[in-house]
Amino acid sequence: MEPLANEKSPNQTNRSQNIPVATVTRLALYLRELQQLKRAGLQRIQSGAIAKRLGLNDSQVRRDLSCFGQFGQRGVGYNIAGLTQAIQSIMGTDRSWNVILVGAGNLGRALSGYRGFDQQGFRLVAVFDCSDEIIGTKVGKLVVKSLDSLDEIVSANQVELAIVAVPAEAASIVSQRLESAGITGILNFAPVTVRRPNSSLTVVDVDLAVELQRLAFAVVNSKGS
Amino acid sequence: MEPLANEKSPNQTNRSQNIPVATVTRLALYLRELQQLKRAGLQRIQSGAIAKRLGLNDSQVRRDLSCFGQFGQRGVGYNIAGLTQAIQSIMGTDRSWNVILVGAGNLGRALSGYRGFDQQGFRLVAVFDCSDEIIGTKVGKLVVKSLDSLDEIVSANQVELAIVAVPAEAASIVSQRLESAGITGILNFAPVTVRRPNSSLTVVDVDLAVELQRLAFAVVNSKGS
DNA sequence: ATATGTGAAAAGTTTCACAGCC
DNA sequence: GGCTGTGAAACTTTTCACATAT
Repeated sequence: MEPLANEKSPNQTNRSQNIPVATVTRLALYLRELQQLKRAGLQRIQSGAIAKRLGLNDSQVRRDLSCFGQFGQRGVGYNIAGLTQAIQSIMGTDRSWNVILVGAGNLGRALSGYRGFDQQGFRLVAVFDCSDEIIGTKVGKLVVKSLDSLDEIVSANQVELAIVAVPAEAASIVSQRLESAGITGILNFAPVTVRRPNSSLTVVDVDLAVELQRLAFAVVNSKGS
Repeated sequence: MEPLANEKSPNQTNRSQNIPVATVTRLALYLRELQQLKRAGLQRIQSGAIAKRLGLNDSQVRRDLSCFGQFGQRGVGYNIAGLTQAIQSIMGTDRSWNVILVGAGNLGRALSGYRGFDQQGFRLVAVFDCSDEIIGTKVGKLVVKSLDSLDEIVSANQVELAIVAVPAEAASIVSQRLESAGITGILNFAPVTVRRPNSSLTVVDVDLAVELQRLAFAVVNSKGS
């Protein structure tokens, strides 16, 4: 009366619900390490080894991974391929996503060519800007478009995600337009917190200057100790 | 026998010690909002207003700010100029920092031109790469140098911070060289966790693909609810 | 012997709620 | 009236420690 074959389909419990937010932020890091290990030809890995690579506690790795099922084998470790697949499925990156970029300035252009996005299944399908000098120029293989064509392109390509790399002043209007065009997630590089109360829009903010300041703080405060 | 004028120098207790890490990550955000408010011509602000702008709880803002002294005035709020100065002093950004960039590829070039760094007092003094095709080319006003001149330039300019935008494979060697050249802090954009145990090197990792994956997860998991 | 999965304890963080000051 | 600063409660996250499986 064994209920399930357990190598092939581990009991994938709790899908999505009750995963601590702190765990989610580490999931992508686990994935990155697993992909690297796979490339190196390994098949199994232990929680302690993952922890060491990421500077974490081994118990934390095990608890994180156990949130969405039992993927390890006691006495042995985790199967790299299986765990990779499982995490991708949890994170929603077991499929590809169409992404647009808004803001083809300095930073936007660099982001558009960033290989890491493509490697994780994010496909850039269009680039927008509001400056007449930039519209019509090329960014990689794409021609920069006016925001006028936003709605059309978003629905035609079923785009869900947008990367925003516009000046702080423009971020609020841009996010409003993105939302009404049907975008559901924004990766925001503009140095403002985009708040859209009572909206289903999800925003992840990345402020590069903030990160550098966090570094300065850490350096200043490690000096003494 | 009043000990101190208190508008000018509020009781700045606890400098650095026992500031929660969670608070530190928000400090730079408070600073960004305060600078924006100052530019808008405001002189005072309330915890509730800051909280609203950043999507936080007002009590959290007050507790964060109270970690390093009493800067508010009951019934009134916080003095924007004074609080800005105080946070900058805590974060170590009340002075300017010399920064170098390693990796003048796609992302590195964009980061070198990012205005936000300069605006917060981070001055890019040199750019390095290890590719012969890139060495000698210009990035903004700077000529890309070989890593051979790293030690010399770091000590000549008293550089403490480095921005690393090299491929994952190179990150470990680069950080090793940076450390031995005297760098004490690295802002790492390479998609690996750079671990240097028993070292005083401070590293802040920013993985752009990881951020996009976090967004995908958040979008997938907001759908249902 | 080795490594996972997990209750329970410890540590850290957020929020409440209100005294104290303007 | 308004708003800060902060004890105490509530909640979250991490770590310990060990039963359990190979």
